[in-house]
Amino acid sequence: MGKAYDVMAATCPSRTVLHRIGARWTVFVVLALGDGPRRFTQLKTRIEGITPKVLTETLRALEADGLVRRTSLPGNPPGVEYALTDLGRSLGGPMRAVSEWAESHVPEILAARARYADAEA
Amino acid sequence: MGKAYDVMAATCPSRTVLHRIGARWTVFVVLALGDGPRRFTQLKTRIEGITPKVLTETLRALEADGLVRRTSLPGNPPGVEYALTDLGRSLGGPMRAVSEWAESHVPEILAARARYADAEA
DNA sequence: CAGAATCCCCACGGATACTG
DNA sequence: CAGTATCCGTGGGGATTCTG
Repeated sequence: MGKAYDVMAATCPSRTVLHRIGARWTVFVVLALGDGPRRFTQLKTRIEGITPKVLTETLRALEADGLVRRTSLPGNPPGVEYALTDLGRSLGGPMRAVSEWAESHVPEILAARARYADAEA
Repeated sequence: MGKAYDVMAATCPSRTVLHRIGARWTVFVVLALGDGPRRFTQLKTRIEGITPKVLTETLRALEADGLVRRTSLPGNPPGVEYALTDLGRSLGGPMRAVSEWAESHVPEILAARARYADAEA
């Protein structure tokens, strides 16, 4: 028996999942929450370059998909805490693998790009 | 000593690498080439829903980054073969992990989306 | 602190048709 | 077979400002 879902199939729902995972900032948020719950501002500080709007949107999307849980902390000033759900935590492995691959192959890729640019110049 | 590259840093080159990896069709091409060299049309057939233009662009980008090697096969009709380089092959693991995660968590995510849609309706 | 509200834009990708 | 050539839209993402 074949697997239930196949990303190669045009209409497979797994494609919508892949699309969410592939969204520009998803990987950063999942990684940043990997060490435990974080507040909005902590995330914003940790993930350099992200704007509040985009961070909010990414968080909402991950919450909708059941990867992140949002908790309002009572008190003043108001606090909100974001944490990975079990499902979200299970994505941590693959996400770390991808980001570590990116970090550890920068030189080769920059070199390849330079070579390619030269070759067509 | 810290690591040389850090995706959390705004200007780190690893971000451009991550960006390329995250491009919509990269994962499909890398996976489709995982079992060995393939021709253009084979890829187009395997990856359902991809258009020739987008496939070409994706292939070119991966070639520029040194992940894919393009070989013209002499003869008529003309043939072209695409294959992963060693670098590209090393990305296969992470890519497979991500796609398998997507395929194996479809039900949970669809359920979460339904719950979320309900909750705000 | 944790966003909401606006405005904006272009590059990513899609559809279709054509060709060496 | 393996692409080009056009045209086009759209929504993801950015900058900025404001607020409970």
